[in-house]
Amino acid sequence: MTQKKIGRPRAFDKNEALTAAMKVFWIKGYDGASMKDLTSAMKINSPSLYSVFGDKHALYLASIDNYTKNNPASPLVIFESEPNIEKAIRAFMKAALDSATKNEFGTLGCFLSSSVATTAGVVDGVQEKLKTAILEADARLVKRFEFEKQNGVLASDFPSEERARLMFDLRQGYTFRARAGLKSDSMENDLSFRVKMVLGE
Amino acid sequence: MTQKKIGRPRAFDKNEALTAAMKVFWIKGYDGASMKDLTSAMKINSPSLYSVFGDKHALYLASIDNYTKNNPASPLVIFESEPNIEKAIRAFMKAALDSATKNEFGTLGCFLSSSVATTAGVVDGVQEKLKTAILEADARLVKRFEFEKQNGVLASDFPSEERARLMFDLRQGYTFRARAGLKSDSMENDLSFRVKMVLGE
DNA sequence: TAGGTTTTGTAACAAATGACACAAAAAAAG
DNA sequence: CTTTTTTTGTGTCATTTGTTACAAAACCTA
Repeated sequence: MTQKKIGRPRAFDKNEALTAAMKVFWIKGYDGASMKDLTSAMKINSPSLYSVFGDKHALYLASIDNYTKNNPASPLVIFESEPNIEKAIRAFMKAALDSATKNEFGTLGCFLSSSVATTAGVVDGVQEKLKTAILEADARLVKRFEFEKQNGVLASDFPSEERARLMFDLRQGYTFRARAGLKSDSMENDLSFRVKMVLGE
Repeated sequence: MTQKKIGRPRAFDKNEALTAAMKVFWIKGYDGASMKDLTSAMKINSPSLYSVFGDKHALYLASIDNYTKNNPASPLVIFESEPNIEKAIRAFMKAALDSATKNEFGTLGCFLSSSVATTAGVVDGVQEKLKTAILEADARLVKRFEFEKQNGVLASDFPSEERARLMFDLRQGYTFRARAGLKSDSMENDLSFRVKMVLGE
């Protein structure tokens, strides 16, 4: 499948470099991330960056796509992989909280809402990507709720869309608090009653 | 009270200039806002900016303070000025939504969570200001809830702190959606059931 | 009026920015 | 081997960045 290409082989992994770039953007923001920051984190020189990703702007958009599409540890994926709906909701919130407060490399909060959001009205293409990311998250939550309604787990009058947006929006609160460096104690404490809230109990 | 000072009088209003600077930071972010952006929006030259505000960094911190302390249209102030608790909660959410989606100058979302948050781990002093802003918002919401409990309007077992954080966090959802340029229709629709949710009904 | 004080606008500064030209290097193909 | 193709690293480019000297201007005091 991976056909051998002629010419000098690339000395770095494209996905690794892209993830490294995303972390820099996450921590410093688009304008705060200099080319030197990016190339040193990606462990490549700028000509390699330009030949593979285009320019700084294209690299930024690719980082956003990489975050939304290729993240197996995203709260959304965890939510979808847990069969029990109540546990799934809690797992979503817990994953959102954990990933926001992890701070292994300075990546506090959420890449999209804590960093990319700033550039929404300024950097070309960002606002559209944010829109679709949010609406797709809403849709995937709704889809699961509708599934549970069909199976009789949730009541037939369960307001899927309102509750999906609720879940998503609650995550933004966690994200902002984490970015501000607040301890996760109170957020951890709120988990249980928020899960019940989403379920309408 | 306003004593006449010797020397050439200042040709601009400090607060107006500060508000203009804040809008630039709000729209473009700290690193995205150049000195040229700032001085042209503030309608002053850079030497005036430096003599009055210090430097770009100090101006940024002053902008944050100005936003948190001198904003009579903030959802928090509106919440506190409405006597009826249910109307107050709704007014808070409505004000948060309106201010986030107004977009008169490109100032979508909320200055703190849509713009300042990006710089939390990078620009000195920002994270501390965010922490205190969040905790103070929580505290002011809690204070009101406790007041209503003493008056018998809210039940004595009303969980003020959880609901305060809930209100605040719901706002972050609105903020993020608005920054992404989403229409306010669905958010407007969610208002009513979210108010009931905060009240525990 | 003359002296003192503060602000203003012009201009300039060094440093950092994003981007790229170019030749050497490393592989496959003939 | 030679040729062809692609990537790598060094070095450099024109702009833009944040910041500041400096002298003229505008006010108060005496």
